[in-house]
Amino acid sequence: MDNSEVTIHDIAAILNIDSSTVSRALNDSPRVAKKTKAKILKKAAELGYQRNHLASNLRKSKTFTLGVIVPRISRHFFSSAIAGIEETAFKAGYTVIICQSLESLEREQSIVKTLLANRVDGVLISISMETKNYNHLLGLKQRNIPYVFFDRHCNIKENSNVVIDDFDAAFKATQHLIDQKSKTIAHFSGPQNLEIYKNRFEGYKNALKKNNITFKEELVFTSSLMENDGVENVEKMMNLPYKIDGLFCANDVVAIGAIKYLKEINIKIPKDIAIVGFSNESISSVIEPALSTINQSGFEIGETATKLLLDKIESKKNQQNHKTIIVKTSLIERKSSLRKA
Amino acid sequence: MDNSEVTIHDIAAILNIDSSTVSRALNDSPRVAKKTKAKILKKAAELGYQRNHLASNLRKSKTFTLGVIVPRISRHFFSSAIAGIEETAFKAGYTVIICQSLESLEREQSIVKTLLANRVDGVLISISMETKNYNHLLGLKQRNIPYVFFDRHCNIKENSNVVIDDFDAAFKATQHLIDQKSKTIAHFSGPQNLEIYKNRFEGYKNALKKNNITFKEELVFTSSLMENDGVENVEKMMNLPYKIDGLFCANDVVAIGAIKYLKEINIKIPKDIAIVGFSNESISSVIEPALSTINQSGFEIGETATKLLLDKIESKKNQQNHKTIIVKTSLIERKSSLRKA
DNA sequence: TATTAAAATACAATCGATTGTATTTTAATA
DNA sequence: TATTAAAATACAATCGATTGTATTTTAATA
Repeated sequence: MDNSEVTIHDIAAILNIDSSTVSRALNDSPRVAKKTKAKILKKAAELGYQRNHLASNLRKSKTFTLGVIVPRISRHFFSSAIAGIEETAFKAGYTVIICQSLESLEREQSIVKTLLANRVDGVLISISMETKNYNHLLGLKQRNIPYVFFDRHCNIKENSNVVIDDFDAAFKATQHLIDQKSKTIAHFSGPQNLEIYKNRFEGYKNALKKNNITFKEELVFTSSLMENDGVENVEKMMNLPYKIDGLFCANDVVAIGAIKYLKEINIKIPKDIAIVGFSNESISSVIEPALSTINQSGFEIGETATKLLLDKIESKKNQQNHKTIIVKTSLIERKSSLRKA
Repeated sequence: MDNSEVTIHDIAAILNIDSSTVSRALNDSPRVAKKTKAKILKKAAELGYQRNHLASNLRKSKTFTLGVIVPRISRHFFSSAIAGIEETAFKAGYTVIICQSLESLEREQSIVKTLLANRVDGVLISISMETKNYNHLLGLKQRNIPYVFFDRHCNIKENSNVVIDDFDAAFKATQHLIDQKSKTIAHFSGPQNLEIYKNRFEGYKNALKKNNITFKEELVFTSSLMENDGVENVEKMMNLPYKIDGLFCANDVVAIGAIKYLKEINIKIPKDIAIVGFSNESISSVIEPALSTINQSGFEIGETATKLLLDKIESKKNQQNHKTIIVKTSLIERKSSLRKA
């Protein structure tokens, strides 16, 4: 079996036609007569021609590659987002380079450099918990490489973002706790350099306000939101001179840690403390009691962010079209917060 | 700011040297004098030169792209494997195209075609539950594109695989149940076209045999191993005229389904039935009682499979070097199976 | 039928790096 | 110093597709 691939030159030679015409025909250019086009397409199919993307991309000086930076692939939310990104990119003829920052700013910086060296056509990024300045992203701006934030965005103006309405979701979660007769509601928050955690915090505060519940600074515990932080937060929380009967957590993982520890020290959920998490990780439906949480579709966010990025790449003219798209969320009510019936 | 990239020709022009010499210097060829090499490297660094991979790859007629086919990205095991694959590939200068078969043979077939069209240099594959024939992989063989199976391999001779010792792991799991005083042990198995499930089944049978426990066909329930299958299997199982006191599941998901249902119908775990799962998904440590399971490092498997594939790609000479690498597993003993103390 | 415009096709350069071969330079030897 | 071999460098073609410009063919009009 001959290993050499079919090129436009092979087709051109067989049909006694110039390769430029073959190229134009395969790209459906109006400059080629319909008859010729048909002849070329038929022969191409017959020979099993497949465009060599390397050559094509070299000529067009595009790589058709997107860079993706996420904190951690194995988080359910991010793996779903990646599924959405991959699928959308692939359909549009793009390949994706996936990188994990592992929540480290240093790694994130070096990843950006590598992506630049790989001349990606665009970047999708969900920033790490450590990321407090954005100088490492200036390289992208200078080289005019479009990028879109998804989920964990940042507060630079004139950026494109695909996010959920964290404020609204947190408001809904807190309101739900209040509806379930919680009077004193604590909040486990994340790093305040991340907009998402700030907004969730604000949503929580606002829901309290709307319901005439006094906000108390002492009821807010900020951490990296790992499982163990849940345990530590609960320890501190139980030492406060309040009878806490509601808890809104900025993610599911910290909520799981809290639930496990609360059960150990014999606090009843939701009777004593009703709990709502955030993200709908798969563990949330397994823990007992099942964790009420905010459902955010990683797939949809990844898909939307990729479409937005491809838009920016393919219409480089109006580079100024910054846009923020908000993907809907919903509250999933499970046993951890349902007191009625 | 000038957007045009630095090429070897720019360096060549500045130094009044031919571009071929620059190319050889940058590739550390012995044909270039040390002094010249130093001069070129210095200037390249100064100008911020970065090789254009498209051009380089076109000339070498390699894409430096690997195709990866997994059943589902969002499964914890596979997202870990992908993390290992990405990292290893990236270090070696390769990009990865990730595709999900979603357990469908049809999708798997079409993915293989697309990967061929993208001229990947190699393929990593973990086959779908539906995959019973391997004709779609012949295209790879014909075009001499190396591929490596990982985790879910198949029984074609002369393939390269990176797998765990399913037989041994299943044996350990079953032996553990026996050690915990289980006398009548059921098994929830997966599609028998997949070697991994066959081998887990065999390991189970063998452990029974070694312990002089009669194997009973009726105690084996084969399904797609989804959560709901766990429920259905348990229903059937409870109707049998045996007092089942042990259960070995071929994956964690089906085990979780079983546990949830058993709790509903008031069977005590592990007192009445001790349970061991397989894969150590993150949900396993969250369910109550926590699920004993076999730990298999997705990351390590992905990493090993990628190294093996890169070996094959880079030494195309001896294409016949088929190899099977076995990655170690361990039994994690949790509450779902521990009866003593 | 001759002329002209429009449509179709061919020519040739190009994207940036690589590599076999030819030529020049340097070092070694007579 | 002249000769020769070895080392270093230059030349030129190539990977496969794209694209601006030039040329040829076809169709439309006088």
